[in-house]
Amino acid sequence: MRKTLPERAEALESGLVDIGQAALASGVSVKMLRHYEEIGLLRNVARTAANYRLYGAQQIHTLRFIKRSRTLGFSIEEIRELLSLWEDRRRSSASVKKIAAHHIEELQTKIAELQGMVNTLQHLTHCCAGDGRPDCPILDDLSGEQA
Amino acid sequence: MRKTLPERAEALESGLVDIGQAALASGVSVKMLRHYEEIGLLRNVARTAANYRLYGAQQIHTLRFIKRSRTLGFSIEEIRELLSLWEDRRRSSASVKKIAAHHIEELQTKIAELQGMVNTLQHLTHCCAGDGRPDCPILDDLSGEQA
DNA sequence: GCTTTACTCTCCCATCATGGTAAGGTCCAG
DNA sequence: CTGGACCTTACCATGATGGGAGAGTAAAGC
Repeated sequence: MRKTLPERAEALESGLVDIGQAALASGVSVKMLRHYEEIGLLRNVARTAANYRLYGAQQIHTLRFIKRSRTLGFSIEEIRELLSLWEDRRRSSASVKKIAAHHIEELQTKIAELQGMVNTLQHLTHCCAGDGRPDCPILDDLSGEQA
Repeated sequence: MRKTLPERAEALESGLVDIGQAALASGVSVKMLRHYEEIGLLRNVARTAANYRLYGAQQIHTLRFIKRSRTLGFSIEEIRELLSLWEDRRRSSASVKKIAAHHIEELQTKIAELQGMVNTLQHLTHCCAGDGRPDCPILDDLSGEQA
């Protein structure tokens, strides 16, 4: 156990936490923390003398923003735009809304595509006896036979 | 123009076509034709003396099966199973139906996930003025502020 | 016959977001 | 001082697909 209370308290006092604590606090994995830094999504990550990463409160906040955005399905590039708008006090809400609206459209397109697959498959499975015999409308459809 | 009619007719007589023709006939790209062969999804691809691939009518049929399966969202591994069932005259339709039913479940899970994102985003964009002002409920949500 | 064009071959790299592993360094409790 | 939990970088893998380079081949037109 390395998580001694005094040590953690000291870290909190200085306002900086290591990558493991940042992962816990943000819900982003350690692996992804390094990745986001590498691709420039999270900048100005401090280092200890031993080259350990150190994260401040604002960076944890940014990481939660990223995490929440990923949960809503935004791509990294979209998040990059959202972050720069978030940091820009002179932004217009219209520009944010535009990104969100576009994302909604993409999601709905994807949903329609998947739903089309489901509809076809449900029809086919409905027609399939699902017993021990080999006759199968599903395979007939896949093989292009007009059953 | 290389597609001379006599030449194509000759190819059809021999029952073998080159990779470009196979791609056209199956709807699978040339790139994917090579890939499917490499991963063992399509076997016994013949070659000319000059090492060109040659596809027979049965292989084109198999490729259409694969194409159709991909269109319905089956993974390569699922298609591998479907193909072996297709080729097995002693199969039970139940085993095919099982694969399809499982796939439907996965699709529906994915749809529910995406629909959840859409619902949240639609609520947020509905609350967002989308004008020139910086105030934005979308960013407020992403940054974890309880607006 | 030679040139041009269209096709084919293999091999390697990129996507997207994420995880795994290996080999080594650091920090702290016991 | 040792053990173990943690950190570092570097590389590889996923799944299905596409892109491109460099070289060879087939056929049409001159």
